[in-house]
Amino acid sequence: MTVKKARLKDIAELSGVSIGTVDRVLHDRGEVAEKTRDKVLQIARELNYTPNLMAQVLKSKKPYNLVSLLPRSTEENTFWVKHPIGMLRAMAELDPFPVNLTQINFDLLSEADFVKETKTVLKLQPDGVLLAPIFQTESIAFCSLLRKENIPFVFVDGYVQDTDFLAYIGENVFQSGKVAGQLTEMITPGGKDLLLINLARNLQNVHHLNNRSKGFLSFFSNNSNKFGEKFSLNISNPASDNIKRELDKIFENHHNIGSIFVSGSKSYKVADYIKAHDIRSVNLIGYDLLERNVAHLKSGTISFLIGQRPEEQTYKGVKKLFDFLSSNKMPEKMEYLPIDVVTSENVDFFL
Amino acid sequence: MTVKKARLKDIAELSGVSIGTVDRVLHDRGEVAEKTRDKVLQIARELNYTPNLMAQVLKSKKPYNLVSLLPRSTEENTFWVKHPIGMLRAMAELDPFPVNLTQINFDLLSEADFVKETKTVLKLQPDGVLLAPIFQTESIAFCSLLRKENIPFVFVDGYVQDTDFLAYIGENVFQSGKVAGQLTEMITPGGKDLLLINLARNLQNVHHLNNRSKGFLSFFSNNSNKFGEKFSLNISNPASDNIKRELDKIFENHHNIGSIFVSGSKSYKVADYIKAHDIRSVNLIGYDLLERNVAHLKSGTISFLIGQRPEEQTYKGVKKLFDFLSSNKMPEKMEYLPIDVVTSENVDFFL
DNA sequence: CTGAAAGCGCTTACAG
DNA sequence: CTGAAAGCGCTTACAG
Repeated sequence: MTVKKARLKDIAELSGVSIGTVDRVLHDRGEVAEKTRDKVLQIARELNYTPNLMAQVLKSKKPYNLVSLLPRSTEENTFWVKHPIGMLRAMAELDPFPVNLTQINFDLLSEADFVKETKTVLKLQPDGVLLAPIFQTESIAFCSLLRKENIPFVFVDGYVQDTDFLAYIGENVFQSGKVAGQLTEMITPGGKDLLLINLARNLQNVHHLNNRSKGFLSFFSNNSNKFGEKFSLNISNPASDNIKRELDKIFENHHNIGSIFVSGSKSYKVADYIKAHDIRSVNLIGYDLLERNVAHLKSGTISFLIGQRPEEQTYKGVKKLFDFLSSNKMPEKMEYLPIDVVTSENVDFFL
Repeated sequence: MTVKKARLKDIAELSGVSIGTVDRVLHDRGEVAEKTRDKVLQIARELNYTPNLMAQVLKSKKPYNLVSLLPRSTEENTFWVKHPIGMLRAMAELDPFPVNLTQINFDLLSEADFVKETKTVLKLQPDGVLLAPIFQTESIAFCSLLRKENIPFVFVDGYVQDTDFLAYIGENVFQSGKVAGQLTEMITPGGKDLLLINLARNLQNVHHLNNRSKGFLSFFSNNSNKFGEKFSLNISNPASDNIKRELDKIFENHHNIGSIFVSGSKSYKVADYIKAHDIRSVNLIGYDLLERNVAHLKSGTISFLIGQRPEEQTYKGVKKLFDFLSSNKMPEKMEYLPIDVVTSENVDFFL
């Protein structure tokens, strides 16, 4: 038994007023006698009234203008290629609705460019913003401007505390590191050494990677007896020859390494080295389904990649902004996406 | 620079006819002079006309009636609890559109009940059907009736070949078994034995489980030298005391088992045994995030669970049916969902 | 073969 | 403080 959806007209008839008045009550546009107001509200509630979105949208001409501010994908860093795809998918689903999306990109390696592009965003007078707060200080400044303009914003990839963001969609970074730790533990023979590599040119990212590393190490705090040495290596210059130099040093001094964990998305660079030197006894665990990582995963040089669903982050980000704008309901603030464990056998379903 | 969306009115003006005529052309409702027709079509193409979904939906009163036919979730088999949730999520998203969903359930262990409920479904005169074709023969019969009535249908959980289904959303069963094989290989010390358990009361399911088992074993066809014996055990009576009897026999005769793979969703039953007998040296790999499986995963008795996203299967199924009905565009026929690798550390994000 | 008009449910500007 | 009317873009039944 289905109850037919109530319309303004139904409420109007039962309250003995016109639909114009009903609408004024429901939208708090004032100018209504208190007594009328109460009656209308009561009947609306009784009929379980919700507006017909179709009619509402058809009527309203003004579209929502969304703007995204994300790093540009480059040859050097292809991690960001997936993000636009998720946004386009969301926009395709929202096609019947009046929404626009303008994509603004910035140089992942330049704070100045980020700041410049935040100004571009503000000039567009957006109704909602989706951003990756790569640069902490600059992001805080930008977010306080957004707040002042009363523009809701959603974080992906990472979040900055104390910025009044509408929502964050992405990885639980610490826990993700812990998953990496667990996988490492599972596939590393006892007694072997573990090597943790932080590989990032951009110091701003270190905060992020640090948390992953902490999560990784935290996994071993209980059963630390199973392994030999656990040591870390920070490489700030990701040029291949530099990596070779650093790893040469490591392998000269350590002959018992069982597994290497690379905390960022550039594990393929370590894999290149491992493969070139035909080091077969070492397991490699890394992050993100970049083409070059996947190639190493398939060839067996990398054992596990952990995925953080970049496409889904932006897809959900756009949807949340739209839902908030059109319904005014607060979404769940922290939406941690599943931490995907990817091997050569299931990787194809994630691409 | 955005081009404004063309309306019937625009086409009408440019063609020098009324919007009624334009509509007749666009909907092939005949009764239009060929010359008029051509002109209208050409201009519609030039303007890149697509109808305004909002207005279309607002106008049309007739809703789509979808019907789902899935097994009832029982205490004995809680796998099916997630499926309704996915459908409700899809319906919530489709709320602004005129769609209804009627959920019909059948007894997973009874062909007769399935047949009975297929009749219920047909009586509802659905515009689209979502079903889990658990019973092969009966499903084929039902599908040919649907086809005769020209009712599109979507499979989840499994599919039956040669039935003209609109789409299948679910696992690639063979490949999923292969993933299980790979994980097993990764965490099992060399030289150890592998035990494969098929645990299913319902013989109809064996086809499904057989494919997983084949996939599992196929993974070892190349590097079969790493392990000792590989042997299988089929248990058709899943009562705990029977499982105990069967496993007692196994463990009496085999003292070198490194890992056990359970091909169905009842790995918790094997885990109960392992835990009760405090067998610490054995890794357990199983399927599906049932509460009781997850408990064993968290306590460490189960190493990996493989997830097949039951909720997403039905979510996407409902969406595909609606999209097909409202746009008439054929969806991708085989949609294999990612094969999730789940451990105690990432399981919470999947629940 | 074609056009004019009503109406889906809502919002808004206007009249009183 | 309230009502009547126009209009968003489309579809449909009717008149000619």
